[in-house]
Amino acid sequence: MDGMPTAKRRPSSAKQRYQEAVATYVAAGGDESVQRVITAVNSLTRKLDQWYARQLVDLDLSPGEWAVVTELAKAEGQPVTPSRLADAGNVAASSMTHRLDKMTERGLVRRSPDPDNRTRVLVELTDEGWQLFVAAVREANVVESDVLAGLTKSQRSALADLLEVVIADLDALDT
Amino acid sequence: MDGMPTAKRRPSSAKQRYQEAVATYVAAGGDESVQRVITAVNSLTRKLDQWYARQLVDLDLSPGEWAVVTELAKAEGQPVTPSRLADAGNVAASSMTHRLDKMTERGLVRRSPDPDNRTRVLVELTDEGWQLFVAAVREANVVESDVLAGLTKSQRSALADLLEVVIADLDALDT
DNA sequence: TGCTAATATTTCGAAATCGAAGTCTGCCGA
DNA sequence: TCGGCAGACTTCGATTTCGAAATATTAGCA
Repeated sequence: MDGMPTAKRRPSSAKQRYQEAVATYVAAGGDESVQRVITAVNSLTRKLDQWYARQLVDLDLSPGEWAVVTELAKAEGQPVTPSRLADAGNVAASSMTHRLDKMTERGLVRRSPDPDNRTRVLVELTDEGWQLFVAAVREANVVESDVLAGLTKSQRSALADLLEVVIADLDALDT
Repeated sequence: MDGMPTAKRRPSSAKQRYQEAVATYVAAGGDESVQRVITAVNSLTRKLDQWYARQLVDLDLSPGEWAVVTELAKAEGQPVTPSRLADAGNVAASSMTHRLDKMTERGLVRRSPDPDNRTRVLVELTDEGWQLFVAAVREANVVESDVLAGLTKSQRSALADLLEVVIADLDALDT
């Protein structure tokens, strides 16, 4: 370092910021092979979230509302309970009540009592909700493709394979 | 499919839910090699966020406050402006003002006017803030190591390498 | 059956967040 | 130098979220 004053570095690029982050975590006691992966995943997610947010304003949807739509879409038409939606969206049950109120008003989802269990409520996507989902996925896919443009097909495949190994272990850790 | 009624599947495992999610996005018009990666990253992040939230309650810290602490830690003692913190945390500048008020009260950060530019404010971590950061990283690293336990050292390295390629391209897409 | 504990949702008040002004300072061209 | 414009932060009112309490129903058990 010599007597040189610490350079006023401009941490402009994402890659640079990422590397500094890893170095910081490692210096604080984190394991390097762990921090490289975790930090990279977090960086990527943050950027993706920014882009999703931009696209969602076009659809006049909040990220939370989008989470509800995707969860219902994944259920393939099978109705889902509010508590499951709250869980999937990492959000308090009471917040979900409010969200569903608004989304119902707007005609994106439909609430109905569960005939088999009167403590439960079933939520499902309306036709309008489905249309919105399909349109949004198509748009998002454009951005997401750009994000992965730097990888060849086989690299994407390798990346997905590795991530899938991690995901397969995820449940076991919840205890 | 045969006339068999759709099985009432219990999408219990994370891997199963992941696969259904990918299938749903592909059916809606997404590209498969893209959706495998993006969905996996999102799944992983959601789980990580859940665990972080749990650890943070022990420290009596909100996820947002933690984001401030990490950003200041990454700056290695160099003060950072509130607007940069807001940007890094994907949050409105006005929200950051409120957060910093609280964190200052609590003694985690320190605000001071920038001597070179009186429109700016400089924020830095106090000693207490640093201690909290180091302690939290050590704890988080335990969980994160568990998450990646299913990968060998070289697999982790390969995973990190691939993610770094993606990150390197991130800035170019911001236009 | 009757009683208690557990579960699912909603209601309610407090706290966090947002976006739109508002205030102050620095920058730049006339 | 002056005037206006742009940038940084804060203030303010409205919206969203949270956690705890309230309500209603089911499940388990004596």
